Amino acid sequence: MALEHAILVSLAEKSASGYDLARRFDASIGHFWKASHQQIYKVLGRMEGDGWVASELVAQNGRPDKKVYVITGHGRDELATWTSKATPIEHLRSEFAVKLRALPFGDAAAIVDDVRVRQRDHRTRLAYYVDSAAKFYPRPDDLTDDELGGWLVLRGGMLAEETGIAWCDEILQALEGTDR
Amino acid sequence: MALEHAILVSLAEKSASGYDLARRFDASIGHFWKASHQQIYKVLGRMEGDGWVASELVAQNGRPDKKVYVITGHGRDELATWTSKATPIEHLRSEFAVKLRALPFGDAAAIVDDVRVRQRDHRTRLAYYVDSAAKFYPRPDDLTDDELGGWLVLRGGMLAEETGIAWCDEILQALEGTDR
DNA sequence: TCCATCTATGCATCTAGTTGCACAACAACC
DNA sequence: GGTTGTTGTGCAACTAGATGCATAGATGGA
Repeated sequence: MALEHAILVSLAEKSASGYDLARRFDASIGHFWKASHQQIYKVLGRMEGDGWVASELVAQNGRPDKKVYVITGHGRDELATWTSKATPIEHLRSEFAVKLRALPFGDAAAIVDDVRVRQRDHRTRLAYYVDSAAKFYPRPDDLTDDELGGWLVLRGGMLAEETGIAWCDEILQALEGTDR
Repeated sequence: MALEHAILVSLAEKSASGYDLARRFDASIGHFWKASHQQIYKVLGRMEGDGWVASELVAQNGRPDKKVYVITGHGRDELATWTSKATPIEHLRSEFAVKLRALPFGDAAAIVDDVRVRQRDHRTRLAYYVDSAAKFYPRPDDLTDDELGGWLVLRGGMLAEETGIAWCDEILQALEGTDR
C-alpha cells in the first residue's frame, strides 16, 4: 500500500488536484511508482475519508473547476510513522527473466530482438535521468536536506539503468556467439 | 500473466506436481517470480482447462497421492508463441524509493536502519547467487544451450544485487554525513 | 463547422495476487 | 497416545491494480 504514501509525499511537497498528481506520476515520482488517474482518484477519496488529506473546490476561468488536495496534520503523522517502520523486502518480478529461461523452448532470434529493444529502453531512461540530474541537481555535492531524497532516488535509477544496459550486453554477447 | 509461462517453463524442464512447483518457486525460479501454492494450484487448474498441461494421479507409499502435471504439445506451442512476442516494458515499482523521497518528512535514523537491513539482504542474495553459479555452472565459458538461459538469469541477479549494494553505500554515505 | 486535444473527475468491471482457513495421510518424537 | 512436522490439494474472501467507459467545458486547427 505504498500509493497512499507516494501521494502523501507528493502533497507534502506541494498541494495538488488529482489531475496534477496524475501528471506528477507520469513524470518524476512515476519513474519509481506508476499509477493511473483512475486509481489516484479512488485512493484520494479513501484518504480523505481517513482524514489524511482535505480537499477544497477551486473555480478556474477558462478551465473546469478542480478539487485541490492538501495534506493534513494527521496525514503528516501517518507519513512520519510510515517512514519509521521497516520497508518489506521487495523481490524483483521479471517477466524478462522468465523468458530467458524459456530460451531452449522458444524463438532465440525474437528474444535477441527483445533484448535490443530493452537495452534501447534502458539507454533512453538513463539519458532522461542524467538530464534530470543536471537540471534539478547541478551541484550534487552541495545539496539541501530537502533535495537529498530526490537526488538519491535519481542515483538509484541511474545505477539500475546502467546495470540493465550491462546485463543486455552480456546476453547479446552470449546469444550472438551461439546464434549465428 | 507471466505465471502461466513460468509454470510452462518449469514443466518443460521437468514434470511436477503443484507442490513440487511451489517448492521450485521458493527456490530457483522464485528469485525472479514469486508465487504462493494457492495461486499455483489455481492457475494449474485453468491451464489444464486450456489444454496447456495434463495431469495424472500418482499413488505414493508413505505419502499422500499426488497429481503430476505434464506439459502438452499445445502448451509447448503456447510457450514458443509467447517467446516470439515482445515483452512489455516492466518499470520498477519501489516502495523504498518512495520512502527516500519522504526523507524530509520522516525519521531519518529509521530510514538509515532500513538501508542497512536492505544492504545486508542484497549481500545475502548475492552470496546465494554466487554459490548457485559455482554449483550449477562451474564452467560458464562452456555452457550448453539448455544451460544458457539459467546462467544469464543468474548473472542478471548478481548484477542487480551488486547494484543494490552500491546504491545503499551511496545512500549511507550521504545520510551519515548529514546525520551525525 | 466538425474534430481532436487538453483539463478535470469519476464509475464499473475484471483479473492477479494475498491472506486465511481447511482437510487428510503419514512420519517421527516424546 | 498425543503433538508436531512434512507432503499434498484446495476453497473463500479480500485488495490492488488494470482496463474500459462516461461526461463536460474550453482551445485550436482543418
